[in-house]
Amino acid sequence: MGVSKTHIFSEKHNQVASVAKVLSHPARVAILEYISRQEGCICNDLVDEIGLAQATISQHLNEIKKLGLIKGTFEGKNLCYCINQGTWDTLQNLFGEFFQNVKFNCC
Amino acid sequence: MGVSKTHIFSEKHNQVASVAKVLSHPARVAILEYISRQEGCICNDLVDEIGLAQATISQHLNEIKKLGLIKGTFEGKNLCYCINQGTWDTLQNLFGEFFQNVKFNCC
DNA sequence: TATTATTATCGTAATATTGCGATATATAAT
DNA sequence: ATTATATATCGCAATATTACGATAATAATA
Repeated sequence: MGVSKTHIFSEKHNQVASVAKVLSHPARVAILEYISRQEGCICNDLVDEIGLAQATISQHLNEIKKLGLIKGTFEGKNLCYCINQGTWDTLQNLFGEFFQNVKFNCC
Repeated sequence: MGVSKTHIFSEKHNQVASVAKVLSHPARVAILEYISRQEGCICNDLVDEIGLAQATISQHLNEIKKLGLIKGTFEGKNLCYCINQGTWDTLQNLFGEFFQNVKFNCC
């Protein structure tokens, strides 16, 4: 066993879970915040800033990228990662909705 | 290897990650939504509604409970799980802040 | 083209999560 | 007290995640 049964859940629930999964590691939260604080950002900065190996940072970046929360563009020699505002807004809404829709009608 | 290095991250980043972790499985998202939709709620309903084994639902409930997002009170024979509004509001703010604070000053 | 610096991928070890059957515990009703 | 029902815990197997060193790929520059 041990296989997540994603197929038995609704699209919406899986979506919320996917976003949450990306945010469920402090390194990725820290990376997103750091990128958003900078004018431009290269991966090597992150290695220094976060304190994990370069390979590990790259893996985390990849998971964030798969969700579409960041995009990389080359600026001269360096790859510049930036927040993807469109996706960010969408996912912010998705979460906002989820939190908002809960009712407290019990106990 | 394989040990998450939570100690190298800030309190805030670890907090956001912990909340996200609980929401990172569709079953838990579905459970929270279902509980919030009901007047009162017993675990057996969840087993039918979600479609996972009773033991598995119980485990998921426990993880949500550890975060303080739900609380259980007995109503006669049944244990009634409800959203813990205080914690819910706090965590909603934590997330709202995180999403809000990101700036798009690049690319 | 060769060199250097940056980023991605591969392989692997350690640990964590998911899921379930079996079983224990708890509460209500008989 | 016994029984029935609801929920929690235990133990295990399958899978996923995390981390890192080594190495490959990419791009600017000499």
